[in-house]
Amino acid sequence: MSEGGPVAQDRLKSFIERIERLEEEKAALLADIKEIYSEAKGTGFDVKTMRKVISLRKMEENDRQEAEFLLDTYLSALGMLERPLAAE
Amino acid sequence: MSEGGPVAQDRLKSFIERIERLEEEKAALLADIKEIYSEAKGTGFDVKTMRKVISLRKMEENDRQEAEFLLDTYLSALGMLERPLAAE
Amino acid sequence: MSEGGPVAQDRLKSFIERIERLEEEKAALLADIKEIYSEAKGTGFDVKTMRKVISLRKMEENDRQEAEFLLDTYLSALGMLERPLAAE
Amino acid sequence: MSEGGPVAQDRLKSFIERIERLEEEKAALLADIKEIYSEAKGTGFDVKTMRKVISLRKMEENDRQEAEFLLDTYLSALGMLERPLAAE
DNA sequence: CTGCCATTTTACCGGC
DNA sequence: GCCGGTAAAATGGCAG
Repeated sequence: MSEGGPVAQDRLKSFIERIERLEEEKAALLADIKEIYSEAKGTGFDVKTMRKVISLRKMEENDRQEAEFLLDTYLSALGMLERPLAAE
Repeated sequence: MSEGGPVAQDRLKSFIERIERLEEEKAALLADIKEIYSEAKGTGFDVKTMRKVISLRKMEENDRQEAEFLLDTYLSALGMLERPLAAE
Repeated sequence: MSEGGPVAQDRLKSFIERIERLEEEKAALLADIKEIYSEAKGTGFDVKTMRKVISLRKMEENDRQEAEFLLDTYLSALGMLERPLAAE
Repeated sequence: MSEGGPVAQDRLKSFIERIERLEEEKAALLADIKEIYSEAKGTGFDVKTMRKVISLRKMEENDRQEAEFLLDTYLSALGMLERPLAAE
């Protein structure tokens, strides 16, 4: 440990500030999203249902990716199963 | 508030103990599950893949229930949409 | 009620897509933040402590904004603010 | 390697189903616990505080068990325990 | 011991 | 204004 003081402090400060900057952007996005829901509601749409729809679409997307990943997993697992299961 | 002391204390104690009892049962179940994974592993199965499979089956089950629920939601929403959207 | 179907559907779709676009950006930000924490960790900082620091700074920021708002409220009440707060 | 397919598949299926059965029981317990918290809340107790209490009691329980174990360890080392601890 | 994953806790948001 | 439910964050545990 050639140095444990000011330099580390500066790095920490840098990390913190970078994160806080991104958190601000995130907060702005959340505000934007909220505004759109509000706008949609004003047009007569049901917010709860919209959230449900978006949630479902997201899940379907996840499932699709999951399926792809699973294929790899199975292929890999099959390779791994040939030997150990032979023990029986 | 006719009484704010011993009686409330007893009720709280009762709630806490009921919860702790259930938590114990939960811990026992977790131990059982862990044991099965361990047993499966000893037989040559890959635990990570097994978890993946179970997770996927659970998601599919969730999706199925979700789909049913969504049908209701949509039917309901359609009933709700007739009027408000007419505003346009 | 000139039309209660396709148009509403299009507007709904538009809302949904706008939200999903923002959600994607949000997810990207979350990933970025996660990466910074990871980087900081690799440099030897304790992530949990960093989160606490950021949380504290955020609370202080909120307090600061509340204090400013309160000040403005008082100044406004005294007619000492150039640009008055929005009428209640 | 008399057989590397169907048998393994059956065993896997058996493991999976046993785990899923236990997971269901676990889910039921979680629901029960949730219900008790809800009931307690309806009686005027603060759920968050209750969770803290339970958490603390659990930690104390762990400490107590550790202390007991340590005591047994010492007693065992001194040959003062009827039923010795399992050999290392 | 490190990283990943599950669980748990916290905060938010719409509804009543 | 509170409540319930839902999504995010954080913590803890577990396998590798």
